[in-house]
Amino acid sequence: MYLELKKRLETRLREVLKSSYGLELETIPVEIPPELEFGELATPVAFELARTLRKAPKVIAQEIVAALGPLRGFDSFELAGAGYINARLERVAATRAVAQSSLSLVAEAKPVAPMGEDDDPPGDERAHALVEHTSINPNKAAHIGHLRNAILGDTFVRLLRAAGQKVDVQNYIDNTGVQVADVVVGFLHLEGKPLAEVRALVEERARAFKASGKFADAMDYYCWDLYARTSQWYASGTDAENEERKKLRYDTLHAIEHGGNETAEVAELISTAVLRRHLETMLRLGIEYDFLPRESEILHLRFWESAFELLKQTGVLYFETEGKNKGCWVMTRPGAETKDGETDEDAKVIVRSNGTVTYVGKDIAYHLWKFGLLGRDFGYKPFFRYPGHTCWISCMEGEAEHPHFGGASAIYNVIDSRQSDPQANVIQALRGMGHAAQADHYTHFSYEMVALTPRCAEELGYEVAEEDRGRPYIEVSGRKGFGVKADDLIDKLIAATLEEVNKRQTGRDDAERRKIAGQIAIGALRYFMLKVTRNSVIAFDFKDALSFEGETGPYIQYAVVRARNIFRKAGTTERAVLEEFQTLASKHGDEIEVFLRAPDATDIWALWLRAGRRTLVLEQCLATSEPAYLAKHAFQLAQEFNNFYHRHHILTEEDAARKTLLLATAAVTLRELGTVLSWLGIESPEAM
RNA sequence: GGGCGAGUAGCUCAACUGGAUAGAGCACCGGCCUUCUAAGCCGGGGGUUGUGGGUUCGAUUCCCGCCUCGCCUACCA
Repeated sequence: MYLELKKRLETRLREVLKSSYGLELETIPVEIPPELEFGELATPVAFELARTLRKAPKVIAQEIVAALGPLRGFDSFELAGAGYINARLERVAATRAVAQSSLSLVAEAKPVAPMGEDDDPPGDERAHALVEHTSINPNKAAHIGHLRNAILGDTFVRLLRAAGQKVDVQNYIDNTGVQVADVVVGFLHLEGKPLAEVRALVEERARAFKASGKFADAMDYYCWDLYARTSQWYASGTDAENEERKKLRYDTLHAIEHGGNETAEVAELISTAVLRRHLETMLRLGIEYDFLPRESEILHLRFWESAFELLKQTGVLYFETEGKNKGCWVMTRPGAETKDGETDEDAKVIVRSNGTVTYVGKDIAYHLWKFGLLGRDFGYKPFFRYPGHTCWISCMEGEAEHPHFGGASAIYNVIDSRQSDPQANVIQALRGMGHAAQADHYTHFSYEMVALTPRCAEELGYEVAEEDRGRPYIEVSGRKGFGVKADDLIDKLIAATLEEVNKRQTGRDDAERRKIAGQIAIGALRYFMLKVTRNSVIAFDFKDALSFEGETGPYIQYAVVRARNIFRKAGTTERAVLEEFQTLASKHGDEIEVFLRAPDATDIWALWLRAGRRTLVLEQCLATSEPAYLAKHAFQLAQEFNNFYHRHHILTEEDAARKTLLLATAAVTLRELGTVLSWLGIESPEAM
């Protein structure tokens, strides 16, 4: 509702400025005033024009108000303050629009249409977006930092799909990196396990985990500890020993990269087992993927070779003959000033003097593939089965029949802010190669890390250095085994919510209670990660994460449950109520208008207005790649509903028309909240 | 040294990208369960938006200087 009216007012203002002053502004500022007494929409445009028109803002505003004329959906316009133009809406028309919009929502949040089944209608011309998130090194259990990444990414995917976009979800797997190598070193050299024993261990761990259901028994937890041990081992010997261990580390890495040997097979076994665990962990949060491109295929299918040719042809890469980078193929960094004849010492090395390619180089190749500009493709095979669809993984020679990935028109890389430099390099390369459109649609969806408060670190039994004790947060480190594992946190949340549910839902059986507790726990976790804007560091603390009061997921879920209870007790449905309301509003609009304008009904009017903001907020989230706005919106809607709930007792309302209005208010709230929560990946429990 | 981000209530964060009286939650104090679930509601205290200037009708937001903090900045991957 709000989005349409805002656009309509913008259009009209544009017309007025054109005809009255012959002016065309790039953007017309239209905003929602801070107080309802200022109306429902407002523009400070007169202030902006004061200088060019050499008139007082008040005079301009007055002229614009006079020129606006009647506008559908609007009741009146008025001059306010020093030159604001405030717009007041036709209230019945607005509520009818909101009710209609809510009616068109499916009662139960529909499952988000998955990609990857290749069931898209032919000739689907929608924007094709590719979101990459999670991308955990497959050498250890996922931790809270990875949760933030996956939750942000998954939520953004839901928002894009809600806006009608076609989206592929990718989870990039660096299965040949130094982190995997470290665990391989741990198995082969610290534990002295050859390939066969590692294979046996992987199978045994899978069995043990399946039997006990305890994550501590699973392979990723085992690797977590081994990774930390190995990292420590590299630095714990004599200088000569450490030198040797470092060599072992890189020899192992190179063997894995090369492939076709036992070391590489160990890496494959471990990384695949850990990856499977990551997918299971993320599925607990309702997070699914369509495709898992792996580093090993990017290497062996020689993506780089094609990219190298293209980079040389376009002159993005040049061969350095002087200075410290002599003998390397390098690229000018974004924003760097290059002077003719001078050696750019600050250039980014893409190909080393020994001929090997750096990480950024491989990343450029991969991103050319993402946009369909590389001229090579992966092999594909099914890897993981979700209830609704299949997740595919890259391989050398895959199935003949497979969905098509890559070739996107817009990409979003959910990667923490520390990687902004390499990301900028890739964008720079694309631009330099002449792919300006692609560079413009390349979004580094960056976010800050999740750290631990010093208190939390101590709770977990880690030693906190004196210098760290005064800091607001301490960075987690997989290398040190320092952090909160994702499954542990989820378990802890479920235990806490289950305790509450057991106290409250005495009439329900165990399975029902567990289901509800799980939904609340996940709601709490996802909201916890989403309520903060992307570029603020989350200082993690169990006290905050396990809080279910105030601005939390459960608070919002509770409002939904309360609203739903009203309909259950009343023996009706939102649909029936909303349809009844539409009929009433069309026949007795005047009566409703009187209700809505009553001084004691401002909270009701405000609630309808809030409910009508869904598409506006969605657009804002997409424009800024910031899901936090929607989280905030959900909370505010829930808050206003709780307020309304306490002020108006619906079921005992005696005036029939007024009761319909109150019920309809609850109905739109329920539908809007349910929908917005589903976009945030948060379920609405049956009871709480 | 250079680049990016941050500094707002005791704590954790917002502020519709330059708008009207800077808002929430937590914590604290005081009220509200015989009415649709108290994971809730109402009320209260709490602010020189790090700092000094500038731009203008108007600055938490933009520009410059300074002070703190974090992260990037290797021919490692």
